[in-house]
Amino acid sequence: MLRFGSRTGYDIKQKIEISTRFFWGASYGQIYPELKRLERMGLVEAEADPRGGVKRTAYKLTEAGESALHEWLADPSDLLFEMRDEALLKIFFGDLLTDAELLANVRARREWCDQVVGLFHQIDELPVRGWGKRESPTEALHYGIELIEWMRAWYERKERELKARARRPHPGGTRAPGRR
Amino acid sequence: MLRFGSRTGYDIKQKIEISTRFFWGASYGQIYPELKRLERMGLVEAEADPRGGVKRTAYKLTEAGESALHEWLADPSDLLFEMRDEALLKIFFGDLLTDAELLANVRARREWCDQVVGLFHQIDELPVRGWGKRESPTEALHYGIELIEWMRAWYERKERELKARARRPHPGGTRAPGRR
DNA sequence: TGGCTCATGTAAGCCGTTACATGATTTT
DNA sequence: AAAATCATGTAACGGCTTACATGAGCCA
Repeated sequence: MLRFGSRTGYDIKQKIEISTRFFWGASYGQIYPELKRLERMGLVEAEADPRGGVKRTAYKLTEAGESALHEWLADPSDLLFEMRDEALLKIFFGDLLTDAELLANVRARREWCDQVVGLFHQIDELPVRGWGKRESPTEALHYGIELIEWMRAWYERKERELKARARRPHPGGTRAPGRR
Repeated sequence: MLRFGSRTGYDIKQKIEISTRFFWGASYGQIYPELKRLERMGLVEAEADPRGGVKRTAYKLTEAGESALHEWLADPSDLLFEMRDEALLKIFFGDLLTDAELLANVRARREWCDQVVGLFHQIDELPVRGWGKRESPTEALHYGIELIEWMRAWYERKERELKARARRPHPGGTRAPGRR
């Protein structure tokens, strides 16, 4: 983020919130200590940059920081991928629910998708996002939009199936609540 | 997992590995202490169930455990969704890479998708997965297959774009490594 | 006999969040 | 005058992984 024009810890956080947050988040409790750690490692330089009476610290990458960043970026091995999806987990155990209960979960996730897609489109239309002419952040954003739209479609189809089943119920279609 | 027929901590772990692992994993270091905690809370019952000379503990849900499970499953509020995707993160910062470096990341993720889809299909074809006639685990699996196939298609398209750009390079298409 | 699977567990540590604390500057 | 934003930081805690330790039973 420093390389993309951020200067302070606060600034980094704001940028994350409108960009990588969806697939790589960070909190102040992580950012500020990490900046100090990077400084100790000689990868960033801190400069006092008071704003009026408020002390403020502006950071920038050192030569060593640039190299370390590039080395990491250019390494295609062991690209971490992690996911925790509670809606999917509840679908996995869906046989223990009635159709109505399952539908509530499916609908909730579909509505969440609507909100997220809306948010992403808003971000996409922000006149200035702070990366200048760079293309790659926009591509990542579009990946996000398309992914959530895919998810939304999946959940919407599921919603329709469950509603259809509710209108013409069949044996075993609705189960008793979680008792054996 | 206990409700779906698992009995021991070990068994739970095996089931997770062929099912929820992709969107909700767990390690032994989490499972065994958690089983003890649930026992203290009265949500599961432990029974000594030695296998030959090996001591083994079989667990099952109590009435209170059944209720707690159902209560959690039927609650559609605050469905957690989290993701960490390092490939996407590197694409986000892709403007700092040459096309060749970026391509290596894209290809690596696409190949990872191939492997995961392959694994999921193998799981899908396992004669017995241990849930009897339950439908919901299979649906979650198919969600996973379709999601990864979507991802794969996205990365493949990106791969083709980068290769095409390499064959007829244009100004600005390839940048110098991470120096300002 | 050796290797794999079944089986249980703990300790150390990492990564990260939440909540709290503080206060100036800018906007309404 | 109040509210929002800019700005920095810490402490406590939660959740989870990795590595380690142990050992019996089963199969080739």
